[in-house]
Amino acid sequence: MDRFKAPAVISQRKRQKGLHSPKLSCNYEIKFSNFVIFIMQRRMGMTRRTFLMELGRRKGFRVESELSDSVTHIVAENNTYLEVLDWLKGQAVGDSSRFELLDISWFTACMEVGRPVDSEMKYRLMEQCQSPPLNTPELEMPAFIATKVSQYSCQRKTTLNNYNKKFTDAFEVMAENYEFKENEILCLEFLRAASLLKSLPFSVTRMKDIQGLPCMGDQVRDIIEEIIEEEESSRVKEVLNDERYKAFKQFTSVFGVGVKTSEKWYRMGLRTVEEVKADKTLKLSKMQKAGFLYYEDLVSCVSKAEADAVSLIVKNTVCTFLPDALVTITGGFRRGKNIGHDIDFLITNPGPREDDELLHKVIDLW
DNA sequence: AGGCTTTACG
DNA sequence: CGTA
DNA sequence: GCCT
Repeated sequence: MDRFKAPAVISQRKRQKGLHSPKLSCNYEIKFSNFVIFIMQRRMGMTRRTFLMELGRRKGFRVESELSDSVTHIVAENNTYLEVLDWLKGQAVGDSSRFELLDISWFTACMEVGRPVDSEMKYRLMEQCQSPPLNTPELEMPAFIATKVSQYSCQRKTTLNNYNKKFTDAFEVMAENYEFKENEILCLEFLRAASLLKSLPFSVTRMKDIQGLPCMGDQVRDIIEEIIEEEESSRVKEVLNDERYKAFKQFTSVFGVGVKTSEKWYRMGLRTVEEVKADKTLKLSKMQKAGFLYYEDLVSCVSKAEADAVSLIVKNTVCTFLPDALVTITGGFRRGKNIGHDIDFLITNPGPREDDELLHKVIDLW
């Protein structure tokens, strides 16, 4: 029942703020005519590129949409020197050495001060700095450069498939155990390792595969090594057999029960959900009562078909209050997943009118 | 040596 | 405090 | 504990 997340009701008026389109982008005065900038779209995306080009032009820079002969400066983001060269080979340009190859940080620095900053070394894309080790020619995993993986989850792609489940399951157990112990730092550490491995487009089979990746500390590497060799980790096994972990795992699986409540129950000597249910002296919150009442429903997964069915119901319900409202599935199902543990909706109401009571009204109707 | 997300709701 |  |  609580699996329907509606992040926000956003009015169309709000959304359109800042979206006024620059129709006459060529009408800006060019102040710096000795710079002709081209922004590479690779790994940047069209929306961001369009925004940056517009920004540059507004600040008096000559920014070309095409890689013409007049271009003097090429700006790239998240591309190594070699990758840019490689990309240039595929373009219809003769001598690519005539370009200044610069990182996006140069461009943004220029935007900040409103004039070209010297193409200092720190902005220039160079062979030495970014190229992968040349002495060990890697035949496997073509086009995957570990040093380019961001340490931040939000800067990585979300892949539909997890090629490293046996590792990520292990790390999630470790993270959970630290969460139960209220050690947020180590919890975070293992969650980061799990998240990073989930983002990889291949299965890790050798220690070499994680060379150079962020978030791969000693503890994490030890566990990966053990799993590669033994198919399981002794440390993880220990946790899975730990009495406290097992009890907390059960308790927190009830909606409305977190670490604090689990701690309380554990100290009281309780160890299983059944024991909690049997104890009639316990005062349960509204949420927890619902958690027990709908336990099986809440632990089971949602299929895509169910998500679509629910979507129709939500649409119909919302439309009885706001006929013009748009209801869109977002989250995992929008990304193409076939299974999930909740269903995310984005509800937008066109026009100036907002309806912050909408969700309450929709829920009350059920 | 500091940061590790932040905010709202019930 | 728990959920999202 | 890892990253900057």
